[in-house]
Amino acid sequence: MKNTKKNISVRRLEQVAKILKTIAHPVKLDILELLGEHNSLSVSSLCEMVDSDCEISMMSHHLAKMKDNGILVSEKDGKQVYYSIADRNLLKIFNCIDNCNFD
Amino acid sequence: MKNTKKNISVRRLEQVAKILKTIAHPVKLDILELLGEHNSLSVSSLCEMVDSDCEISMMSHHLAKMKDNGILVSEKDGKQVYYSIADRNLLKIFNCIDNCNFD
DNA sequence: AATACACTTGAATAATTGTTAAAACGTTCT
DNA sequence: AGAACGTTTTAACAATTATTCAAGTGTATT
Repeated sequence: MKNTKKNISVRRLEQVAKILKTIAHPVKLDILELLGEHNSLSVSSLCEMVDSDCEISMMSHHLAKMKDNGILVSEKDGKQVYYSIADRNLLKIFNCIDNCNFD
Repeated sequence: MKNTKKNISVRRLEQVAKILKTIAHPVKLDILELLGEHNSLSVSSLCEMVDSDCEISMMSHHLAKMKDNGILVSEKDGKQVYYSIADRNLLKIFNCIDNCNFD
């Protein structure tokens, strides 16, 4: 019956949705790709490297949201804050989507 | 230089973001999982099978959006409309996320 | 042709996200 | 202590997305 697994399943779907929602933004995806290549980057480096204009405040917002949702971790070193990917398995999502042919 | 690959890259990031945005919703993910198991389902069957209350109009909106974005295809058979997944490689996204450990 | 059924559409509203700019915070350097 | 730098936070506003409900379409049944 539906009721038995309802709560577990709905919760999982909500968690997956939350993760996808968090990264479903061009700049956030760009950040993930850059961190995929460079392991750990400061806020201002990311700002320079990202493929679109992004003010430092906006970058900080993006990073904070991804950190809040467990996708990134950060470490402070002097004046800079370095961000990196919490679980690099997430990067497979790019292959996964690149393998799909839509319209 | 940034400028050379800017347009290609930004476009790709936007496409990926669009796909993720389209499916980043618990009911839409549920629909995808059900269509992963059953290949093709009518709107009202999906409504009954989905793990949360979803009126038929809402279901139709969900399906239309996913179809508009190339994620689903549909086929009419008499009074019913059957939906299925355009490219089942997309289903790998579930494994991809299940393999990640976020707090 | 009238009814019922399966689904879609549209419009109105609620809810969530994205963006911007200014102020605040903590660290280093002088 | 004061200035400069890198980052975060806040609050206000714009933009997008989700939800609901009523009306509309097309197909079958009588």
